[in-house]
Amino acid sequence: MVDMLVNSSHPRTNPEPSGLPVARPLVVRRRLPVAERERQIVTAAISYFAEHGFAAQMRDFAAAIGVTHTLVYHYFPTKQALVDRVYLEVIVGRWKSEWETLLDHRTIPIPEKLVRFYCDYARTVLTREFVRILVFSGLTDRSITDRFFTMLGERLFPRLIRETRRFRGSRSRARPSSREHELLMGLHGGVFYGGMRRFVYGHGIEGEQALDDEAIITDRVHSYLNASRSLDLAVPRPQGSPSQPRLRANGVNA
Amino acid sequence: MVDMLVNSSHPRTNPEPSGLPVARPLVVRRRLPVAERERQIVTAAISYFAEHGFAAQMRDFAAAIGVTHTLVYHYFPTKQALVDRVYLEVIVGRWKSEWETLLDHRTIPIPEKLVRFYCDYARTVLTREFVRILVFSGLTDRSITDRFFTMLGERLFPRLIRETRRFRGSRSRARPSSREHELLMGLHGGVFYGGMRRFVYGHGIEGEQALDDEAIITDRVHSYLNASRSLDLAVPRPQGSPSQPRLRANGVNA
DNA sequence: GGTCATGCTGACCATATGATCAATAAGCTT
DNA sequence: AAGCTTATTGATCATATGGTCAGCATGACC
Repeated sequence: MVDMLVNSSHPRTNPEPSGLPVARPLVVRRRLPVAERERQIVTAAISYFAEHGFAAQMRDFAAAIGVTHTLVYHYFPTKQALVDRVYLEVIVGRWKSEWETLLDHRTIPIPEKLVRFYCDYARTVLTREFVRILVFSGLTDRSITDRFFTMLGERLFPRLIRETRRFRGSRSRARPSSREHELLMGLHGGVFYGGMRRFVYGHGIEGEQALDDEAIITDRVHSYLNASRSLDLAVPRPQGSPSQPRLRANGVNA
Repeated sequence: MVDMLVNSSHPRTNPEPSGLPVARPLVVRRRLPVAERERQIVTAAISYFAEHGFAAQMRDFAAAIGVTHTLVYHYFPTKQALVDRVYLEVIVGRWKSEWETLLDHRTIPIPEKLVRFYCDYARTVLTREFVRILVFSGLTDRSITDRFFTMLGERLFPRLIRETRRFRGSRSRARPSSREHELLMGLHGGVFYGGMRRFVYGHGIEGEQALDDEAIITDRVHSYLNASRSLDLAVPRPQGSPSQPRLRANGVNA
C-alpha cells in the first residue's frame, strides 16, 4: 500500500471555536531536501501506479502523499517522466546479475540450481508492484515489457535451456526446438501465474502462501526436468550420455 | 482487430475539383435496424476495449465504427452498461458446459481427457479479446474475474483434481492439499501464460503457433500427471491402487 | 412523389484533466 | 532576529471527458 505520508492537516479555516483569529496557519508545510522529496515521490508513485494503473490522475496521486500535484510537476516535468522513472526502478532495477552467475555455476547439481534460481526469482520479481506494473505496461505501452523480455530471452532462457539439456545429457547448442521452449515456458509461466493469481486476480490473501515456497517450486522444477527427458525419446539417445536419476518431487532428492 | 465499419467518408467539404456546389451531402448516413446496430456496437466494443482498455474514450470508440458517440449512448445508457455487456459476452458467454461433461466421462483415458479438455479450453478461451479483457478487468474492477474464477474453482478445478487423483489411483475426496492445488495451478498457469505471452506481451506473431497445439499441451498434461504421482510418495501408498504406466511426453501414449 | 416514424447527429453542459506560473513561506545562514 | 534561497502552493488555462437534447434526414409505406 501507499505510504500515506500526509503532510498537512487541512482545513485552512481556523478550527478553534474561539472567535480569536489565529494568524499562524495550521497547515504544516514541510520542506524536504530535494533528494528526499524525490525519493518519496518515486516510491509512492510505484505503489500508486501499480494499484491504479498509469491512467491514474496526478492530482489524486499527489493528494495520496499529501502534496499538491504542482509539486510533483516541479520534480518531474511531465507525467510520462514520472511513469518512465517508475518503470525503470521497478522493472529494470530489480534484475540480478547473480542469477546468471548462479546458472553458470559448474558444480551445483542442476535441479538444485533451478530450484534456487526460481525461489529467488519469485521472491524478487513476484511482488505486487512488479507483477501489476509489468502487466499494466504489457496491455498498453509495451516498451517496458519488451525490455524485460529481451533480458529474459537473452540472459535467462538460453541458460535455462542449456542447463536443461545438460541435465538430460545433451550438449546440443542448437536453437531450442519449439517443444523445448514451450516446456520451459510451461515452468516459467506456471511460476509467474502465481503472481498473477495473487496480485491481479486477488486470490490468496496477502501472505497466505509465499510465492517462493520452496516445496512448490521444487515440485515444479522436478516435474519440468523429468518431462524434459522425454524430449529426446523421438530421436536416438546420444551414446554414453549420463543418465540422471528419476527425480523425487518432494523436496530433497534422495 | 476492430471491424472498421466506417459509414461516412469524410470530409464534409466537396471533394470535387469543380467549382460547382453540390447540394447532396457526401456523408453516407446509413440507418440500420436496431438489432443490427446494437450487434455492431457490441462486437466492435469487444475488440476496442480489449485493445485500449476500459478507460478508452467513448468518442474514439464511436469514431472507430464510423458513428458518433451519441448514437452509442442511444443504445447503452451509460458507458458502464456497454462495458458490462462486453464482459458478459466475452467472459461468461464463452463457458462451455461440455467441458464438465467431458471431464465427468467415465471411460475416456484420463490423460486423453485432460489433453482434449485443455486443447479445447485453449482454443476457446485463449483469444486476444478474452485474455486481454480478463486481465484488464483483474487489474481494475475485479468483478468479472471474480465471477470467472468462481466458475473455475467450482466447476473445473475440482474435476481436474478428482481426475488427477483417479489417475494416480487415489479416491480421496479430501480438500485438495496445497501441493496438489499448486501442481494443478502450474499446469493451468502454464497454459494461460501462452495467452499472456502472445496477447499481452506481444510475443509470437499472430498465428505463428497455435495456442492449442496438441503436441505441446500433451507434453504439459503428461508432465503434470507424472508429477502428480509423486504426491503420494510421502504418505503410504493405498493398497491395491492400480499403477498407471509411465507417460510418454510426445503425443500418443504407447 | 408525399408522408411519417425513428435512427442518427451537432451543439451544448458540467466536470476533470495535464500543465503553467506568479506568489508564498519554510528553514538555513548570519 | 533579520535576510535570503528555494521548496511549495493556489489560481489559472486549454483541452477532453461522460452525458443530454432538440432537431435533422433516412428509408419504409402509401
